[in-house]
Amino acid sequence: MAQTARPTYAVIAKTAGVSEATVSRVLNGDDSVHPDRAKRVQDAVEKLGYKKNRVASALASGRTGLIAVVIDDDLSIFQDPFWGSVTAGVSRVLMENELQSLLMVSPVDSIDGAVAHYLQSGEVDGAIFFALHSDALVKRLAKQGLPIVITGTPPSNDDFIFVDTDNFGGGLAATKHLFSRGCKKVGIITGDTGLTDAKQRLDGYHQAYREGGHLPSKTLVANGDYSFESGKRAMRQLLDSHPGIDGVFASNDLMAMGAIAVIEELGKSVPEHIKVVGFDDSLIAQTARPGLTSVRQDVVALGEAAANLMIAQLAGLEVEPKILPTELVVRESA
Amino acid sequence: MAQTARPTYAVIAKTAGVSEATVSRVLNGDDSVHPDRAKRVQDAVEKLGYKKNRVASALASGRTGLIAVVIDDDLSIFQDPFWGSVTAGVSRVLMENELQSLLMVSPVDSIDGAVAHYLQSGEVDGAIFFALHSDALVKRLAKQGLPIVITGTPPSNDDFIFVDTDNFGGGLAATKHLFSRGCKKVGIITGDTGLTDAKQRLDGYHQAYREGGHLPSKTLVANGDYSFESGKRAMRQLLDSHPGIDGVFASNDLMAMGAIAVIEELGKSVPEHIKVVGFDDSLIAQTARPGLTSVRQDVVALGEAAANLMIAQLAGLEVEPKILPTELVVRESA
DNA sequence: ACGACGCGTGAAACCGCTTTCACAACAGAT
DNA sequence: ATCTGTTGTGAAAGCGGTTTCACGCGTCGT
Repeated sequence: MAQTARPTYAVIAKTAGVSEATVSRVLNGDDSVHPDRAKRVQDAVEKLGYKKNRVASALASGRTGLIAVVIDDDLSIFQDPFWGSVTAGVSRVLMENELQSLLMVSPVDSIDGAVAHYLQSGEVDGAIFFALHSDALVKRLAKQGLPIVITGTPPSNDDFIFVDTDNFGGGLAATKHLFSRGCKKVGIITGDTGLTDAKQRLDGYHQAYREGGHLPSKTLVANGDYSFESGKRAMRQLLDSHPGIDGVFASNDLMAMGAIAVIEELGKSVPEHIKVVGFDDSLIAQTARPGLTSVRQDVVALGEAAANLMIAQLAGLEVEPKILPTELVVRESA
Repeated sequence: MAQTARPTYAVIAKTAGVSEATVSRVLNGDDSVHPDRAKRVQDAVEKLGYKKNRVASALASGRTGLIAVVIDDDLSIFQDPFWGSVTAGVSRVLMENELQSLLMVSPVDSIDGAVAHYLQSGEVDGAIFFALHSDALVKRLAKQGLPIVITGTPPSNDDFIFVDTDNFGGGLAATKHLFSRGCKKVGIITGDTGLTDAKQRLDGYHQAYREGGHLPSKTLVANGDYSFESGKRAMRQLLDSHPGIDGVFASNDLMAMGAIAVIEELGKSVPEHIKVVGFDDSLIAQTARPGLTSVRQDVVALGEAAANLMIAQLAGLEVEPKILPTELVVRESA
């Protein structure tokens, strides 16, 4: 879009009476330029309202200032406010560091699909992945030298850089809390177990049982997929096999709400007959009645951490995976 | 990131035995190339695993393939799943058209802030704005020739291209529904009236009263800011001035939930004593108990429409603002 | 048979910035 | 006075595509 021809280095250089090389130095913070001439350049820039053409800059330097934020799923995932918050966290930190976020919401299944193609077209300086189902592509990109950060624990155990919530600890705390409230028979509604976080929450649940000295019946584990409907289905299933169930840990708030809906439909009440704990401490948990006891994860912080790891990598620093703590927020439901 | 040196036109041209100009033609779908030579180029591209360098391409052609998606607010806005959905809709349509979305979540207050600076750096082919509070910057960008789409009705009445939900119609339908359910004294909890959508919903509410032949008392209008807490505050205020209030239209679901919480805290019940209607038909409305009657707006469609308007503009087509219909989803709360 | 025309093609300029390299100017060491 | 070292600076060569322009050649009209 060639609006009113914007000034280029040539013009700045001429007005300031220096060479283009010097202009470049000044604009990139090279301090080897004499203060006086630097000042002249600054003035010219000011006067002409110059704005650097980032595209040209990117071509010449090889740095685009763009970080891809890839959500490995389809649109529906965005119904869950979770992703909005993470993305917002990422975006803020990146902006503060003069980087921009390129948002891509698309299954990255194919190692040769649109996303793959794009990430290899040299347009981004790095990529942050969310909700990763398979890491074949990521592995390849990493091999090609593209800085990568994964949010959530990566499926395969390669040494990727990642940030994650302490899902295991959260699951453990939630389940123990139910026990401490006097529950004897605690079930779990898992998330999509193709995702590591769901598996880890389940592990935490098992651990709580182990610490109590016994093991849960297999039928106390019902699989969901993080959706409201799946929470309902799973709860019905649990009630079928265990009419006497008195506690449920749902792997996210949405499913917890589904569970509560089913429980109340059947004339039982929460928390009197069955106590319920969710995960995420989302708006839904906060606004529900009875208030939903939930494992809080700081979602924005998760995004921010991911962005910071990316920045550190770009700066050439050694970085390590990071696990963020969770905190149980107790409300009425358990 | 200079990974394994990727092939350039020079290499393709040599392998195919043609000039770089021809390579460019083939790769950009110029059909004036003889099929045989085109084939040779295709083969070379295939064989060498060539991927066009988008940055170089952008510099030469002036088209970056990037559209800025600007949300004029801070992070907190992303707590509301609304934005995630819109963004996802935008992203999908853009991707289908070989465009990428550059996400910027930041107040655009200053006409010379970071966002402003960025949008003028030539890195984007267009910009889509959300939750716009002031359109000074937008006006300037438009003048500079940058294609713009605004989601929501723009604050000032310049002739911007925009998409919006029929907020007026939604507010009207919600309020009329409350009357038809037998409510006599219907209050409204508005959103941030600095935003046009909030104002329009209020206008719809007024219109419903007018059609009923009377006018609402001013004290039946309580201002909120779209947050849960503000919904609570506004509801308390309404109950204070009108203990006999029997219907409330909240300008979004979150505030409706806040209102319901207050109503029940005071020992009254929904919908028996007071009926409540929300707006958005978000997950919250769907999962709440009692289910929240709400004005549904197709949020993903809103994003998609915005993206489509952008694409049309880029194609040089004449485009017109677009208003999307709403639909009242009746559940238990009213 | 001759000029006008159209088509396919390559050479080369260009997009606007970054970076290497060489060199002038000056300071300090001998 | 000569040599070595800094410092600051500009010329120019890229970065990897796109696009203009001119030219060769076969076709058509008269």
